[in-house]
Amino acid sequence: MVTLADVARAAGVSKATASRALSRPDMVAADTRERVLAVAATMGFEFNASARALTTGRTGLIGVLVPSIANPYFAPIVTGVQRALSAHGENILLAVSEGSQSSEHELAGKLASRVDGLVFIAPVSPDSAIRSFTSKLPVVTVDRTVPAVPGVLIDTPGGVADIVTHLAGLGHRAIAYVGGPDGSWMAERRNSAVEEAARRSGVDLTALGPVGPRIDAGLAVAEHIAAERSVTAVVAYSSYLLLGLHLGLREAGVRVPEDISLAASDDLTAISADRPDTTALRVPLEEAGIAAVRLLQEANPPKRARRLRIATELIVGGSTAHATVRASSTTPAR
Amino acid sequence: MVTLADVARAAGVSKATASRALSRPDMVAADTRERVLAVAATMGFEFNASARALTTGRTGLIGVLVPSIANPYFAPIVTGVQRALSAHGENILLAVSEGSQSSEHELAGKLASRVDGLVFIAPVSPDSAIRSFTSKLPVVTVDRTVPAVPGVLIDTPGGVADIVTHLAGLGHRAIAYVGGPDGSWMAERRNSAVEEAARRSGVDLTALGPVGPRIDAGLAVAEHIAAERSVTAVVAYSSYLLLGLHLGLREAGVRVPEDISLAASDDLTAISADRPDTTALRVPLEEAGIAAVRLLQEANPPKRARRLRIATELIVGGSTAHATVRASSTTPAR
DNA sequence: CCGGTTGCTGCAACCGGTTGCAACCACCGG
DNA sequence: CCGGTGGTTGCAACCGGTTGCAGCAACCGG
Repeated sequence: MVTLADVARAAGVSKATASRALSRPDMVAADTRERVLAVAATMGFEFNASARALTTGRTGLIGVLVPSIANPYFAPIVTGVQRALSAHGENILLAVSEGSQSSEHELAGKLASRVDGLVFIAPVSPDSAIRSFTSKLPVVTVDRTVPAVPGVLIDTPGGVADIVTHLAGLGHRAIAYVGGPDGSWMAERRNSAVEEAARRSGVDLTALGPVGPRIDAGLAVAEHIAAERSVTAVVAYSSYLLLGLHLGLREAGVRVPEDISLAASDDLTAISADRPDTTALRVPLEEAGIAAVRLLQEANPPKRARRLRIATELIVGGSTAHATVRASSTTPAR
Repeated sequence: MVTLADVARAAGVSKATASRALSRPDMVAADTRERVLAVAATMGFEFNASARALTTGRTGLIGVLVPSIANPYFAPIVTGVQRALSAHGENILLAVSEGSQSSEHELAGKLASRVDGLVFIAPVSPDSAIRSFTSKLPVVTVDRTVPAVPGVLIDTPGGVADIVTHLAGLGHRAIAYVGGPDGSWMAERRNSAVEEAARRSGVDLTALGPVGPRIDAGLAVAEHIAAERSVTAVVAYSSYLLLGLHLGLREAGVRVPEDISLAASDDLTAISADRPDTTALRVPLEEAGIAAVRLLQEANPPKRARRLRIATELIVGGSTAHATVRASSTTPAR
């Protein structure tokens, strides 16, 4: 392992000059700089990150705390963070909480001592726990608001309200919302947004679930919906759920969109599907990750906590159509 | 920020003793140790990771290099790595290469200087590039074999061969394999495994694709297959693809499994689906991640490169059945 | 010709831990 | 009573960089 001292010696300068030639090029004479750089290159010198971090106090690492990484909603956010960071030569220190409050707090504590900033994605910890880190280092939340902490909000509540409004506009008067299980902050916001929008549009809302974000859950719920003859439109809170509903309704002989309109309050491209031609949201998850990094940088030095709202966009596809009286139950296709 | 020196002073011992009390408890008298620990706890002392790394040379970080994290195949592997590491109090330094050779190499280089080990997941770099890191630190590959480098192999080639054999056993004589696009090491192995198994079982193989792991790709291919009357079974290389095929065949009025048997050479639980009741593989991705960590630890100090083979398991579901002559084309359901 | 800038470089301290070595103190057996 | 032994502790060097400050030479205007 070649150190700065080695380079300095080989270049005939002091450690200090070598350091400056590499880190503060403008503080050193041009010819000296050239010489040091050349020597460093031929010797294959690389900075020792630990040593550097020790003196500067900056590690070049950002901690990312996420409930799960095998989740088509969170993964793109992390990707966005990574992309924004790599532009600055920084890296992600990843921790997965598995949705547990205690491990979230514990992991955050461990990370806090070795990173320059912390990104909490959809944290489940109480406000106080999250705020407790802000005195140690810059913190930003994603998909959650904590007083006095900067945060990125992905406006899925607004998006799901758009969907309800869209369906109401197509004449649907009884729609079902299949909601998610997580007692998370964001899930609650979405639920109330749906209720609010339904009330405002004067449509009848049947809340189903909660169920997991699983295809099989969709299959199960589909049977239920097929039997519930008054409902003419269904909104699923997640992509996988939607796929299950899609398959399940089809198996039950219910046609989409002729008999029932189907929409997802989620981004289908996250599950690699541009064209099951379904009405859904465009949710710029990667941009949310990028925005989180931007807020983090702004928060250093600390200033007033900023909020960034990421808007979703309603993509109307062929799975929603004008409401009709549902045809009498056909024979299941299978 | 409270340092070791602070603790030592408050406890009335030297830095050395304080250090030992915390890191090498057996080297210090019981009562001294108690005192130091108590003081450290009340003062809220935490080790400075950088300082520690500087002297010990170990950072407690493992670099994980992955083509993409928003991918139901890779994500669980990373989760496995994380789980195995957290048992040892280590963390993941994550880097996403986006499948590019150059950025893979570059990222690996950056990571190499700050981690204790490197996990290459499905690397696309040439053997030599990967091996070049082994002199600097322990390296392990997943889903790829590089001479003299320890690796974890997930035996999806064996699994897809099992599927072909299974179909042959059901009397299928003409099956289609819809293969993936990536010119990756593992994709090639799978392709040849399919061909080999088909030849051995004496079935006629139609290779379709390559297509992306996307639902819409499945929809497109489904039309093609619906028209190809001789084929009685289809194997999809990825879960999303399978879902697309499933939806697409159904839309084309082809019944599964009465008209066509359908199977995935992938793990459907990775996409949150236990029960589209489809014949597929159980692929223990998380275990692969855990195994990677084990190999990494074994590789320190360096010894003979070990290989771990992770077996897949064929899960026969209701989507495959005995081959029949396909019914004449029914009217598409939609 | 002189004092004052300006620009570049080196000395040495410092970041916060770890660890080899020596000092010290019982306490032991001879 | 003495040298030896084992268990504890402290001193100080060290890991590999960064940086405040001082030294030094060249160059400036007066």
